[in-house]
Amino acid sequence: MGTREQIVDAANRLFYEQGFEPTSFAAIAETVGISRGNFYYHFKTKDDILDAVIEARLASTRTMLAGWADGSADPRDRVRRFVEIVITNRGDIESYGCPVGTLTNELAKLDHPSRAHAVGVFTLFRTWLREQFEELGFDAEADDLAMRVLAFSQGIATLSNAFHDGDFVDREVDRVNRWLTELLASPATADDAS
Amino acid sequence: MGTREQIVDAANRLFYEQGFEPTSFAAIAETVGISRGNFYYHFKTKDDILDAVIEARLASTRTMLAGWADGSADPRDRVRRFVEIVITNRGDIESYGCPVGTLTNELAKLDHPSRAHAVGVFTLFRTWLREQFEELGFDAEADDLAMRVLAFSQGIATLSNAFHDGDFVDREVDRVNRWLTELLASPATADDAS
DNA sequence: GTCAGATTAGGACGAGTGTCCTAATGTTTG
DNA sequence: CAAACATTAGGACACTCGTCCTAATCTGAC
Repeated sequence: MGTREQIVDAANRLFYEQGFEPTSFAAIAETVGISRGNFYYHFKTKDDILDAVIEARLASTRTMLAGWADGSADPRDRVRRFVEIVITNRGDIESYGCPVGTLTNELAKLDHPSRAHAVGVFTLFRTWLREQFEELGFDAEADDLAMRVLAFSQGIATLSNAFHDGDFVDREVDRVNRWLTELLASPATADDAS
Repeated sequence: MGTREQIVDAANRLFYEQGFEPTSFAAIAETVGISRGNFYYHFKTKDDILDAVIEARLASTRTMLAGWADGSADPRDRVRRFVEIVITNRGDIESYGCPVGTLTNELAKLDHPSRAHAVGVFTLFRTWLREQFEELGFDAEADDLAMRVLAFSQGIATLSNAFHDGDFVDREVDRVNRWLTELLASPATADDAS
């Protein structure tokens, strides 16, 4: 693995665990095992590496979503797969929250020009979820449903991070899976209060 | 208003808008209009002022919740009142997210000793919501319902901050209000997938 | 082997950080 | 008025930050 790739990987992890602002060049360089001078050869500014990290996240998200699409023919299973991220990544989320939501919010507070870039990861999930609901027969409501699923996972992630309650995550995921089942059993109630 | 109180107020706002770590002593002092030396007279360390800010948030939250309890005899209206925070504070949430969730997560990433202290604000809301549901006749499920309402508002806040979509907030609040209505019409389905 | 280009190491730079000290000013009490 | 205390201002301190420069080393083409 090339040096540049190692830097992006380390920064990706550190930005997630510590946040963008508190993570220093020195910390990244130390993680990779290179000097700060070498660092500068690959990235001129801290914002450059942030953009590279976001780009890497966009790419890996696209790959993951495409993999889910290939892995299951049933859009409902695909949506479940997304919902269960909060279980798969339970430990990290309890410790650091959702990587997408927390980075987006940090950049918003910093009034950082790359905020919109980071929101792109959210948009990737949103669009992918919308497509699943469209395949399930929803039309105008598909985007609403996608946003609802997104909001659900963000709420779970935030509270899981705050209270460190793993049972809560399990319960809520079960609940959403049941909601999905009911939703697909009676599409007419897609806009109900559930 | 005393200097100390002004400092806490300014720090409270800046911690919300910029985050705890990126907010410097100098920025707070400048906002209040005092020297950094004077600052040190009131607070020895940055962590001291963080604790003071958290304490102020706990106090104002308690006051707000007590006011809601006095302002409405119907627990259902009280819960609605909570849910509609995301509308009342729409502008701030779009710009900076939820003050409780974002601070808690930042402190988690910083591995900061005051993280648990900050979670106390969440606990205040959680307990208060649980009490409302208990008054509404729920027993074992009351805490689950409280967490569900909390998770809802956190999900909305995060996506509102990411996408800057005010209509989405309105839609979701309406949806939760309808869910509340249905929930109270048929308490037996409190644990359904809604 | 030589030389050009890619890559790395190490340190310098000014700016900003939290922290701390000291002197000056205000304010209250006797 | 005078003395004791509370409050403020301003700057010094050591440190870290992102940035940048230069010299050394590695790598591959001829």
